[in-house]
Order: sequence, then C-alpha cells, then structure tokens
Amino acid sequence: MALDEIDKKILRLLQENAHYTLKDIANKINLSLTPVHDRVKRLEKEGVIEKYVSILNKKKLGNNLTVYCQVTLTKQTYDTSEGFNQSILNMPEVVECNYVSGNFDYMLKIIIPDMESYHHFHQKKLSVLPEVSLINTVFVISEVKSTTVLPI
Amino acid sequence: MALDEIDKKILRLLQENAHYTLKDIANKINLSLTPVHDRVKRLEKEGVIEKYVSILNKKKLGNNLTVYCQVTLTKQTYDTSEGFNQSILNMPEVVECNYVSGNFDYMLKIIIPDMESYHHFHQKKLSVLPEVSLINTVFVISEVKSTTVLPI
DNA sequence: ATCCAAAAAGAATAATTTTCTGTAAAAATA
DNA sequence: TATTTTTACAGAAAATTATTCTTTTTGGAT
Repeated sequence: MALDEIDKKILRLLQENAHYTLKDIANKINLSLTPVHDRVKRLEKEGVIEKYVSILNKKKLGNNLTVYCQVTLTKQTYDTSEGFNQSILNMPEVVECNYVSGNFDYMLKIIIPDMESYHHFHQKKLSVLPEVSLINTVFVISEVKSTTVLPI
Repeated sequence: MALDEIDKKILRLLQENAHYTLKDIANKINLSLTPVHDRVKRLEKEGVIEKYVSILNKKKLGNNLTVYCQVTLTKQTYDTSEGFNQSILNMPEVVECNYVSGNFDYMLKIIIPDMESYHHFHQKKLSVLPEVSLINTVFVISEVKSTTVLPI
C-alpha cells in the first residue's frame, strides 16, 4: 500500500503516457523488466492505477463549447440529491459533477458542440429535472490548463 | 479528417480503455487487424487521439480534497492574464484552469491532500500572485461524476 | 464490363508482455 | 550468531501483440 520512490517514478511516467512500454520505463528508471512489470501489476491490483484511457481532442470531435453549471436543488434532502445524481450519470455531455459547499449545491462541467446544443441541454435536459431549482451558467472563454496528471 | 462510424466505434472503445488490443477492437467491431491498426494510427496522426494516459486514484495518492477557486484578477489586460496563466501552468495541484465569463475571471480546479495544504496553497501560492485580486473558494463535498470520456 | 483506388484480409516479422527460474540482499526467527 | 523466510531484482523462454508486407475484395467512375 505504501508507495516508495520507484513506484512514484513509475506512476509519474504512466500518468504522462500510458503507452510507455515496460522496457521504456525500465530504461528510464534503471531497472530490469521484472520489477517494473511486478510493480505495475501491483499498482493496478491495489487500485492506485484505476484505468488506462485515451484522451481525445474535444474540438476535432466538434465539441467547441465548455461551460460550468452551478445548480441549486429544490430541496437539500438525500432523495432529491440521489435522483439528481442518477440523472446526471446518464448525461454524456456532463463530464464532471460535484456536490459542493456555498451558494449553490452542484458544480457541473459540460462539454458540448455549440451554444445551440447548450441551449437545448439547458432547457430540455437539465432545467426539466424535478430536483433542479436554479441554474447559473459560467461560460469558458479560453482553456488555460486541463490535465489528468495528479501531483505525486 | 471526417470520422465515419467505424472510426467512432474505435474511439468509443479507446476512450473507455486504452489497453484494448487491436485484436480486442477488431473482434468488437468485426474487422481484421489491418484496418483497425491503420485507422488508429490515422486518428493518432490527425490528433483526434491526443494521448494515452493512466488515471490514478486521487485518494490512494493522499489527495483527499478537491476545490474550485473562482479567481478575479486585478486588471483584465492581456499581460495580466498571461502572467497569471504562466504561474498556473507551473502549479501541479491546479488540474484545470479556464478563463470564464461572469462575476469572476478564472475557474480553477485544485486537487490537494487536505485543508491544511489548501490553506498553504491559497495563502502562499495563489493569493500572492501579483495578478490576483480576489479568490472565492468552493469546496467539493462529494464527487458524483468525473470522466475523460467525451460524447461521440 | 473494365479499370482504378480505397479498404480490408492474411501472413510473416518484430516488439512487447508474461511467465518461469534463479540469485542476492534484507528481514524475521530460532 | 546461525538459519530460515521473505522480498526485490535479473535473465531467459514462452506467449501475446503490434507492425509491416503482400494479396484480395469492394465500390465507384468510366
């Protein structure tokens, strides 16, 4: 469970590029294949490495608009929250959803083709949820940073 | 440049799991290795597939706190923005930074071990930036959804 | 019907992952 | 202190996967 320096080096490399081969990693950290292999498998089994994914280019897929939605629910009860959560999980344009502190209840991040799609999403999918009382939209004008790399 | 249905099927699979083999993909979409291989390479070259990364478990790395920072700059000039952007790019705990519309200028997402680390980050790293005028913190109480999968 | 180009299949080769065997150092036990 | 056990690592063989090359098929255009 405890991660030593070698584990951390492996994780740093794999966070950058999941397609580094065991040999690549072994070379970079001056070890043979075996310990690298064993450690990666251990990190996967322990759940430190959750999954390997491909990062696609939003714009090349036609998703040119990113927005944050600050959502307030009608009631702050468990059932209301749960109902809302379930609906969100089925919306592919919602890539992040967090229950938060402050003047509203949820912070959502939406990735969507354009303003027209957002209008449709807002009016026909989000605001129609029975649990939703208020939506405040924050438009992303320009993306400065977006990374899956966690500090280790 | 245009993506056909086969490309989209491949992309959907690779978004889920970057470790699917060509054979896995070929089986799932009823094709031989060659076209799958060629299409993946083409999608990489065109930049539709940006990269392959490993997703690590925040908590197992000791990062138990996520917060959104809503930052207002002292001035809304290009130089002020650029200075701020550059500082942010060098902060590993900032995993997202977007220039946004509304009552503040930037929306940041911070992933950090605990409240004490956040206090330190806030006081010693963020609020000390010469471009920063105001910071409003929104704490994540519970994560409902977080995905790298884009709708295709 | 014929030609052409693009897409796909199949086979051979190269690279990578996985498994197995062995060794040395460190930790635990007698 | 000696002995056993465990852990981490190295090297090699086997299995799997990716890559490259050649051939075949398919769908338009003439």
